[in-house]
Amino acid sequence: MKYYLRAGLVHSGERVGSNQTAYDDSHVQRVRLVRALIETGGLSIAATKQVLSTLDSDETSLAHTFEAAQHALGVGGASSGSAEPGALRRISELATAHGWKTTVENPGFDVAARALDAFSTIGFAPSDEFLDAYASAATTIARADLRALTTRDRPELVAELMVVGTVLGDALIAGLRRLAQENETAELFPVHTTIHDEKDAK
Amino acid sequence: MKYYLRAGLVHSGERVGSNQTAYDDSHVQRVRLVRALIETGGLSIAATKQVLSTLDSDETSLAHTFEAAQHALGVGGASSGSAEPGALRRISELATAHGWKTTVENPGFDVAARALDAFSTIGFAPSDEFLDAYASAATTIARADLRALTTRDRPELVAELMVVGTVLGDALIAGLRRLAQENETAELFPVHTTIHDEKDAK
DNA sequence: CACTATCGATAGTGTTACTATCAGCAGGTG
DNA sequence: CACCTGCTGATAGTAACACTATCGATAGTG
Repeated sequence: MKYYLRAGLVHSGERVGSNQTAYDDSHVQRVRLVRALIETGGLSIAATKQVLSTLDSDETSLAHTFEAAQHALGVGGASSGSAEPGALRRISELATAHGWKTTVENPGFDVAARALDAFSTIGFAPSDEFLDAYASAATTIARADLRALTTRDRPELVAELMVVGTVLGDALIAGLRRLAQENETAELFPVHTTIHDEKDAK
Repeated sequence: MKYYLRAGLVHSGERVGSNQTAYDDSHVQRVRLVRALIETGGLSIAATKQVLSTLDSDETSLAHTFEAAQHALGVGGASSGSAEPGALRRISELATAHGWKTTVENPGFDVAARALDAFSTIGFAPSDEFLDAYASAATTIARADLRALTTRDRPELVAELMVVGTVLGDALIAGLRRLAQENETAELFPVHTTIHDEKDAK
């Protein structure tokens, strides 16, 4: 907690005397936000600081906050360098095919292209149908994200939800994908290890 | 490289003399796989080792490999402990509503429930529509995943693709989601910061 | 006027992912 | 056949990250 204060993730409270500092609800809320980003979103302290700085800025335009938040998040996960041009182009074409209006600075390009690169290096070339399905899913999710944002009850917290939603939504879809995968697997390959109790205990 | 050997991520090559070791294509492939998991997937060494051990096991059933891979991956991102029972129940209901046949051991439950928890702690209660959209998207993705798996040209590499696909697919959907978000934002809030060049340089 | 409690600041700790260094030895070179 | 190169496995060291513990100063409490 004092660590977060020091790191600049939480604004310092109001001094009450030279050794007392007052904290209010905004501090509690902020710490919760920080912990959500770090623990569930898996962000580093540095990335969290970046993200929060956009929240704290007076620029409240939705588009601008989105852009800043994505930049702060984008580079976080991967290492250094950029994705291959070929992969980037393929993602670009995919975006165009889905009618997405995007800017080249969007770190999503790099994140997606890196993933594509990684698929290639291990010898799997994703088909167009595969990528299309992913892109359709992304559209569905993004629409839900924006709907959640615009129907927010407390307008002053929209920026906060946007930032957190970007991070936590990744975790949410990852979890749900795991569940859906299990279901699809079960549907394609009806259980054949159910009756035999090969492993009785572990 | 020697580090990965030491860590047990790569099988040691055939000794040729007491100071020479021969490596072949399988080693190259393995290293590529390891780097894809670590760099793009963001896995830790320990998690990667877990994942690879399932690949190396002789159990080749699709369902079993999926389960093992998901377990190895599931706990990786988040910290310790479990999600709140309420959030877990909500995810459970969501899965039921979407007709998913799943097992409670699926770490996806915990991952999704944690994300839900995090949304709650920052004061945002996801609506049913929001979760439904995410679940639908998850279904779309999972179907594409399984299709890619079953139409694989080299059957002996299905397990590998499954494991890597679980990890890299997360990154792919995260990137595409960012792109789709930007597009949705642009559609909802047509540009109004284009003409004014408020910030000429930085 | 001792005691306690909190403050900001600094130093230390444990983990993770590498990187550098080291001795040992087979094979080629002069 | 001494010598050097280059590779081996093994160990020690490093750098970043996220905390955690401790410290002296100080201010309110009994």
